[in-house]
Amino acid sequence: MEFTEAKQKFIQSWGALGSQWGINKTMAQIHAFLMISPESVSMEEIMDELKISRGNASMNLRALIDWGIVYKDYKQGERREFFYSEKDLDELAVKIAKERTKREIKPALKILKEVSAISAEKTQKEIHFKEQTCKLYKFVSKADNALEKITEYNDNWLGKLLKKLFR
Amino acid sequence: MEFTEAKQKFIQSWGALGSQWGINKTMAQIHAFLMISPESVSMEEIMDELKISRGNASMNLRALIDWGIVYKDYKQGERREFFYSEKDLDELAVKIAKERTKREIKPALKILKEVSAISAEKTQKEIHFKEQTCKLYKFVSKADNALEKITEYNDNWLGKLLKKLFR
DNA sequence: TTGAATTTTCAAAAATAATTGAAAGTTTAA
DNA sequence: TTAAACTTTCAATTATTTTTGAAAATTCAA
Repeated sequence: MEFTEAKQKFIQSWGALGSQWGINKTMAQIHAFLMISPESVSMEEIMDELKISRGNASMNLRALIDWGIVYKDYKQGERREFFYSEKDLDELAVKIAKERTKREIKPALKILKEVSAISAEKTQKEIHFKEQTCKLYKFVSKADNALEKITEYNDNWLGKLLKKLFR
Repeated sequence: MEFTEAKQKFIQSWGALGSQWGINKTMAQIHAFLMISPESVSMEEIMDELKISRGNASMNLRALIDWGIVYKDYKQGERREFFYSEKDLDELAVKIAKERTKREIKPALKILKEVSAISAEKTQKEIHFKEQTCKLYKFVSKADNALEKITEYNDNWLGKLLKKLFR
């Protein structure tokens, strides 16, 4: 395979993968493009490369910045903004994990805490509901703790995790 | 909060959560409903509870069965099929992890292996592309291994993981 | 200040995904 | 067999999400 083809394939596949993960395709593609760009790139260049509109580029770049995985770069004597991505994969994964925790796990815990608090006196259905939601609450809390602990390692967390797992 | 309200809230929230995860809302809601049902339930009952069509119920139940987290139950003297969910959370998480690995991580690894194999001789761009995709390949492989190791524990993997993390 | 360069916003359009419902298919009791 | 009970399929519809593009906003050099 030759460079241009490989680049296309990488960007397209990353976009498709993103969709499966509930991340919009363009956002994932922009991220993929920035990941393989050695220099920071202008919005214009992103629009050209991915054949997307200015509005689309602007909105998805902002989303990536909100996630904390893309940064703005101001170049000497250039009015335009340039963008570059977090390239350290440990750091990238930690940021994504933290953001997803904030957006998904914490709200889920809140709901589970609320609904599992009902007083289940009467029916089998009520008792089972309380049981299951309590279990879920405990399970998700544990998972949340585990994630927090892992991302605390910060430097080379995946390597450290593997070591722990294999001994 | 009272039972019916809590039940609604749980099912609705689980559905919304599912959407964020690239899982269709109805599929997540059916799963939520089955999780809190002490007995296996008929398609009819699911349609009633969630106010969805027969086709929708049928298709999403099949998807849940394909994921290996919902089972069919054949009751003595009943022609209809009944459904129940995997209620053991360790088991549930392992099945989801394995399925997502198969559907997402493995294909990603395949792509990364392919595109990182280009011979990057000339430009800075090519060299950086190869570097980044190789790093990604290694990283995702490691993560895949870690997941596999963890899910191998099978019984109480989350508890075991936490112990390892905290010592 | 002004105005050209650049980015952001957002209503409308386009694309994608989910849902319905009725017809076709399957199963089983009689 | 038959036919009633039940499930699946899928084309058409509906809902949701994404994308566009032009107007509004912002920034900054002159």
